[in-house]
Amino acid sequence: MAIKDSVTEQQIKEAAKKLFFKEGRFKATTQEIADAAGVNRTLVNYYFRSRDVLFDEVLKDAKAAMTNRLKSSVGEENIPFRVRIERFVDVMIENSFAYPYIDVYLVSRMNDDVNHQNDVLADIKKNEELKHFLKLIEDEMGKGTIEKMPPVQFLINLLSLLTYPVIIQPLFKKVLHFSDRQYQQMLKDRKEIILNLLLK
Amino acid sequence: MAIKDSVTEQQIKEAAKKLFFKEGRFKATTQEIADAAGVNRTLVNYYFRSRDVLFDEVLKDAKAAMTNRLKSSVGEENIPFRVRIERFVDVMIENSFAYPYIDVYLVSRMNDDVNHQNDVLADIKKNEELKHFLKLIEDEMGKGTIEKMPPVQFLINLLSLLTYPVIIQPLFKKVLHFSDRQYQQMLKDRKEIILNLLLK
DNA sequence: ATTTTGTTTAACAATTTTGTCAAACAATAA
DNA sequence: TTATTGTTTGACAAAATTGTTAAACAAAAT
Repeated sequence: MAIKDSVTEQQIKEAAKKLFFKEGRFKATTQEIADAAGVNRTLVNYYFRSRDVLFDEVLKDAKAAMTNRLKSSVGEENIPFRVRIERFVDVMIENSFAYPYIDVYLVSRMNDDVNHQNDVLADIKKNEELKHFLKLIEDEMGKGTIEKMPPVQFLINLLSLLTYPVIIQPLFKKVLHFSDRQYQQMLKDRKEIILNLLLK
Repeated sequence: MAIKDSVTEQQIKEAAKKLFFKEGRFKATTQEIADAAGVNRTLVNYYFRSRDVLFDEVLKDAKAAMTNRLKSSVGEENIPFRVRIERFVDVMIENSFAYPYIDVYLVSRMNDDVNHQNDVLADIKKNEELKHFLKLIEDEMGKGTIEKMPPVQFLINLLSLLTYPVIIQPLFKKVLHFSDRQYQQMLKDRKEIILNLLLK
């Protein structure tokens, strides 16, 4: 088990995470990552054999962090559906401020190389919690609290309304002439709008 | 004025469009594009000075095609709001089957190189029609047909619900164990769901 | 003090990718 | 037929990027 996890290694990871997920610089070279981390380029190879390994480690980290945040807030068993959704929305919004480009990165990376069957998705597939969540949605439809539709569609609606505006941020900011601050405020305002739309 | 637009030039454009927007292979090299078009690689340079020029021309084409489709279906002046939205949804869904990755491509490309202020957005900004559309939305809120909120939020809701499931397709297909066919059907089913959600 | 271990650096090699150029080729016009 | 024009090709050069290696260095252990 790794005891230290050298500070340099962490610096590189952080720099990469920032470039990829926060700034959307998917083409960033090892040199750029090293510069951002303030270290010699070859250290990227020293700590992570190759550029691709760094990619995947950084992605794994971000996903793990996200999963933890979700578990600790939405994971409890006996909370009302509405509260559960509210917490989910909170975590997602919070997360998307930190790493707005993580979904785009994921999708981009999946298609990077058709042959190289990358394990970007490795653990996601065996998602027991997903099934549970879908079941909760179905139950709630039975109660009549939310519109009847295939539970998957409800989930997709929720994620769409939350994530798309974050992904498309740079585009919309220009088109709508919004400043960073204005856009962020607009995203925050969406919480109530989304809840109203889906739960009312 | 260009009379011919050589068949080879078109083949290259088509191949690039397919790779970028249909398959999401943003890293595709000139060699790969040439292979897909079935032509010699140097022809890419012959017809389009550089790779980047090809990128931007192809993007311009796709945007123009989309704009035309929208104008011809949503552009009329005196049609009921509901019909307008229905048509908009139809065009967007249709378009997203043809080029699912166009939005991701746009955003990726915007962040490709921070310095190089690319004109990917050139014409989008001066969007008179956007303002008009927002005005129509506002009027409709006055009538009480749709929920009151900042018109921009309504637009974002609409685009989110339409576009996100397309963008995230490769991810969701794996997570939900959906086949291509199943996913496409699910996307089609969304039309009614979206209209219900936003207009009811 | 000196081994040993782990970290950092610079130089290098290998690879990949792009772009240029001149020659070959084909189609059409003179 | 012979020019002329436009198209295609292969060879080459240049640039960018990645990954390896050996040597320098620093810290800790013996």
